[in-house]
Amino acid sequence: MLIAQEIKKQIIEVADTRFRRYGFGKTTMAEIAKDCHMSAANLYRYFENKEKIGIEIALKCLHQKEQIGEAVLERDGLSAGERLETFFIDILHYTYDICANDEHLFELVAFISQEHKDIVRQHQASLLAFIGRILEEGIQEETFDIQDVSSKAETILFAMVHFYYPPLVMMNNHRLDQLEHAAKNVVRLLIQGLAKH
Amino acid sequence: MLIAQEIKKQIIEVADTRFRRYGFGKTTMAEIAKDCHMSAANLYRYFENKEKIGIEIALKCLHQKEQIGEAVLERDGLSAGERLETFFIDILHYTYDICANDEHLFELVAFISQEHKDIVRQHQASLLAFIGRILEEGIQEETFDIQDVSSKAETILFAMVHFYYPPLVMMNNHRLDQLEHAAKNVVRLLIQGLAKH
DNA sequence: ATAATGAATATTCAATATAATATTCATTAT
DNA sequence: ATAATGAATATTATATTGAATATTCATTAT
Repeated sequence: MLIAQEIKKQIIEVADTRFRRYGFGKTTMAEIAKDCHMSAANLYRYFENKEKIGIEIALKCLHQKEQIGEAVLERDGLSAGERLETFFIDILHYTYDICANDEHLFELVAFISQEHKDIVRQHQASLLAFIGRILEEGIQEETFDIQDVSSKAETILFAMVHFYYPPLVMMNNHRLDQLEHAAKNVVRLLIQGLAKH
Repeated sequence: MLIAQEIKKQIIEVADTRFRRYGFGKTTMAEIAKDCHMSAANLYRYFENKEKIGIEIALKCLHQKEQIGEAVLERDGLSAGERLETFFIDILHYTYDICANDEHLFELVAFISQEHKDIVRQHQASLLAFIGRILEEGIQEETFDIQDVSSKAETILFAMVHFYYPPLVMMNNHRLDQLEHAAKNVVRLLIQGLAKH
């Protein structure tokens, strides 16, 4: 039935709004149900439990982050180096905004990430794939000198963790402009290291 | 009086042993006092409170880590690149060992780091200074091409955070050999980026 | 059969009481 | 004066309970 999918979507929508405003813990199933004009018991026909709703929302958030990255891949007129830099800067901005403005959402994603490592791995795999594609582009352009693309992508992700991993982005309450400056320095040094001479 | 310094040292020694075995929270001032053959009240003649004892131990630990780094600076027969790599590998090993074997000590240092950002800043400043010296060496050797040494040192520290910052070292229970491999890849890419062509 | 519910039960949370421990202080010993 | 203590007090952790909430289930409606 497609209608069931619609209802699931509505539940997520409603829960998302409440989670962001009041947090996961302070939102009750009864409240979500009321917003959907149904009983709390009926929610369980659509989600196994409250945490599963939280997971969906965290996934939605990570997916959005991936779309930010993906958008950079489709932008025209960038060299591979510029694309890599833009990729991380855009992701940094998105991550920072979420963490700074949606404290509750940040906590939810942090919690889910903690409990469900597979979700994090999946997300990282997406980012790795994007970086891989940018590196391939650099090889095509003959600006990058790379033997093993996926190994190099992994290396770059390790080096940039400070700028996409939420707890680190928020650590030491750096300002966004400071982080952006640091991120540019790191990514440019990496690009320099990738460059063909 | 020098004897007072001796007693302070003994208190730290005794507390260190208990903190490592039972943790900071589960160790009482009375126990520390008993190990020192004195009353709990008397401890306060040497330390303002329990947390100050914890700080001393955390500092000792960070200082030891700095000495690991410093030792690399004095080693003979290394190029600047090799020295930078060795520096981070040695620090990774030390960090990993502490975190993997001394769970309680790890928690103590993490807690103190959380509460006393100045201590972390101080520690990072030490690491930065070491990296700076290695970079200078590379400039002398004419293998590194660097304009602003302290800026580049900072950039390198950002990129290597995964391999010296305890919570990240321990994250995703990577094995030491995996971390070492990743650390080498990152540091070598950075060195490539610093290289003169 | 599918969707939904109210009531029953299980689990988690928050407030409180209680006990353990950190810290202070007045006093004693060196 | 300095070092140390035991007893008093303040603070923090632990256990206990009652209330709130998540989850299940038997029943009803479509």
